[in-house]
Amino acid sequence: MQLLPGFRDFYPEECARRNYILSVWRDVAGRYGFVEYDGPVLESIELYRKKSGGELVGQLFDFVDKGERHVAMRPEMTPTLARMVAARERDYKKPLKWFCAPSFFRYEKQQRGRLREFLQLNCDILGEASAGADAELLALAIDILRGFGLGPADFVLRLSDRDAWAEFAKARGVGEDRLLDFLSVVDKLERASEAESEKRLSDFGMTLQQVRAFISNPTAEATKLNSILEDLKARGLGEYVEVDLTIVRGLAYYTGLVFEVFDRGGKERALAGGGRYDRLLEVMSDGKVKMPALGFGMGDVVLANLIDDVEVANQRRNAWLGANRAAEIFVVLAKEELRSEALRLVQRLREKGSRVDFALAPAKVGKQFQAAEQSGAQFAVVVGDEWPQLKWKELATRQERLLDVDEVISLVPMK
RNA sequence: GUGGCCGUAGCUCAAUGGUAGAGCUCCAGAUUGUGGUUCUGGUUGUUGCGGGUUCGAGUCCCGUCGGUCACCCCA
Repeated sequence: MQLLPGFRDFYPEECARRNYILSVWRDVAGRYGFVEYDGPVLESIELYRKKSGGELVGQLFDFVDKGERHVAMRPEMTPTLARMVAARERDYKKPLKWFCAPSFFRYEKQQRGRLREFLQLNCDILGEASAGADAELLALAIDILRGFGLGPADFVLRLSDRDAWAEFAKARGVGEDRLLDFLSVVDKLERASEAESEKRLSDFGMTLQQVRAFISNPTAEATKLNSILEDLKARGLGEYVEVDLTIVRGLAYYTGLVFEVFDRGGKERALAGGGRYDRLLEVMSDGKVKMPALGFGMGDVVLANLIDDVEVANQRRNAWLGANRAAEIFVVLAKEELRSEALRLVQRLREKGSRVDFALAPAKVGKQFQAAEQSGAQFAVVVGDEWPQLKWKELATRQERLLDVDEVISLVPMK
């Protein structure tokens, strides 16, 4: 049996690496006062149709269930979050700072940094319209990446402002209904040929030169970005951000700030992206709930690639993996007649909270030490001729000493 | 969705159209109470799958599935 395309098995080594990423995500989000939530993996396809156009529906992992409901595996969290918050926003004090880190699905051909099932951290602030919320969210994104040992030489946040573009377009006679089409031309500016961009912009009565001039000198219409930048500078995080108005992002629901995070090397796809979606809750609740909101998503696949590429990040991950090995203590049973005594010792050590492993079936002492090595244990305890004393051995230094059972028990917990 | 390249042992890869192999891993032994080295031995394959050409196909052709890269798109 083959794995379905774009899906992954997580053998223990891979699972440990995944758990490392999850633990840093949760740790840093917690430090920022974000609380974890979750929603269903499966949603009605209408949820995704409601908030954006047909393009997105083409990438959905969707099917008709046995009750003939047209459903989709969640491709992102924002619509679910908007639905949840719109339904019970009165239960929570504003602003809400929520995060989650579940699996998402999209039906696309896989390649580097893109799978059909992936983990994504989602952090959102709801009910706060001020630029302080924008800065707080960006600071969180930065500190999460710093939490992996990545620095200003490794990644950068590129900030842009859709409001600035909306004003720019409005001033040149582009109606609100055509704003998204205009933005998609801006989005493709770097990839499309000059002639092609020029032609598309002429449909909006603009020239490439006008648009480029705005991109290189956006000051007048992007004052909000400036206050966000000031906030981040005060936190000492100024070197992680730069303004780049070519970022507009594809999703229809973004309103003000939008941003993407890239590796400085330019090797990977975007590490994270997000922005403001001040009108989405209103749309989701049919006008009942009006609440400003913003958030970002950060996938595990690209992040893991970048950690692989950066030495410091690699070391930090290895340190974590080392501290989370299978066992701390390996009990070596050198004399099979003492198995009952050894089991009792194993049990006592485990009850004190230590990670303990041992050979389940009779095995040569050499084999047991080999197994001890492989388990990652720092210490071995030999139960044998010395009984009722034990041989306590530090595996790295090969130093041994004789101890009573109670002395061994008193050595744990190890940390 | 479109195109290029690639699918051989658990992994990394060999094999002019002519008997499917090596290294690593794993298991066992050397070593009946001491581990990362070393040495010896052993297990593992419908060569992704299905057709075709040929006396003969891992090798050539077609299809298909999967991987990978680029484009497309991006939550």
